[in-house]
Amino acid sequence: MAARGYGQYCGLSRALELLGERWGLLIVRDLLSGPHRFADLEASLVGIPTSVLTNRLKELETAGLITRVPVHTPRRGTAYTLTDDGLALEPTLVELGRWGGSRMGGPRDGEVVTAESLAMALRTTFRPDRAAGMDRELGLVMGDNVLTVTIRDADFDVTVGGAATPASVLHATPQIKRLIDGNLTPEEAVAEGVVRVDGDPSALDDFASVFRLD
Amino acid sequence: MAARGYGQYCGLSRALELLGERWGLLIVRDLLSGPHRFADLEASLVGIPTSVLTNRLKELETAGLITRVPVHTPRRGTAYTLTDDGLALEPTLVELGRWGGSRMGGPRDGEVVTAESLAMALRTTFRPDRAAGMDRELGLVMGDNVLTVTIRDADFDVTVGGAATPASVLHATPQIKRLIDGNLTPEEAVAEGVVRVDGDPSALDDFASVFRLD
DNA sequence: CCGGATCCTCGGTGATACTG
DNA sequence: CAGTATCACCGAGGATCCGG
Repeated sequence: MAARGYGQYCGLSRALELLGERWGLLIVRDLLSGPHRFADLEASLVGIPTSVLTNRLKELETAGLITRVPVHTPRRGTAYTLTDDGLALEPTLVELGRWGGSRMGGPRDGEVVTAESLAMALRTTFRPDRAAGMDRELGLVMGDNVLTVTIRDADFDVTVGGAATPASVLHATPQIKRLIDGNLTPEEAVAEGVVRVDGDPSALDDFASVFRLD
Repeated sequence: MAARGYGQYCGLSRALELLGERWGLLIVRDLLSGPHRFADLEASLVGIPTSVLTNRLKELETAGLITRVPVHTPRRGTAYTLTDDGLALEPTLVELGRWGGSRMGGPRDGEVVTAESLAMALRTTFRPDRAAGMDRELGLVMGDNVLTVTIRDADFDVTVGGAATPASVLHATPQIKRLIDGNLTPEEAVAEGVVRVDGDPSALDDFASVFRLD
């Protein structure tokens, strides 16, 4: 059950033994946006075999990174959530995601965007300095994915699923990466159909200012 | 040859596709201390099959993270070194190593310490603020591993192999982690035989001050 | 239907031997 | 020294089945 080790007394080796196996870090990424059920993870991690998901969850639980918690809505069952140790991985994942994102071109054939990967993209590109003094809630819709983004004074939060209905909603395509990369102005993004704004148009300007790859 | 993908348009997924396979990140870690030959890596990554090392090196080269460079000393041949893209992974590796190191107890049975893992431990625990204004070169010896550590005004550098012979040399055991963790004072470390100082005794105090897990 | 368990195939890894 | 070749084995991928 335990992952094969590297035989080295080294923090990096130990970390990789715990979560270096396939799908491991993506499970942690998904759980960064709150508790998920088995079925949620299966749907979000497109193509993961259920046996692998079962094994990873067990390993991560044994390693003390996640715990099982009972949930009641919309239906009673169990969910998985990060412990403090697991949550402590967020800065590392954000760093790694930023590294990959900055070297990533357009979507490859057949690649999908999940709500969790979108949330991750926001975390990797958030600019606290530009969000100073800002107070805004906006929705972000891409395909079936609905996120609620709350920006409040140099800090921000993403929740998956559109329970709340913000005053302004951005409908976007994956091409929005060009906006975040700085290769497209908000006006151009709207003109090219990359983004459509429902509500206050200044929401897009704020978004483009706060989420920017450097 | 190319690693299997995750099918997600996400920076983290892309990063894991490039270096999420077994041994990949440890190869990058080793190259953080400068160019390495095939035989160097084989010796440092204890237990890696040569076929796997060959494949990883090819993949990393294809991904643009490493390049082959000719070397002439001590013998002519080829070595592998990080490109700028590969070097850009250093902060991420340091973060991940710190996460693992802070949750790592004592050495497990059969675990070894390599010069590269030791250098990594120093990178993950270096405290720039405490090194402000400091100017010191010291040797660090653990078993067969010899490092030269240069601390200079809030910055530091590690080189593997003891070409230079610093005025002060620390001979340590893996138990030195207790000193770095703050669970041992320099005096106790010497008393318990965890560290022996050759040369200026204040070198150990500076070391303990500058390399400290928080 | 949710949350897995079981079975089978296939490709990557581990280990060793061998070669330019 | 720097890999290549070979092979056993285990874990991932994929589908199906099962208990609550």
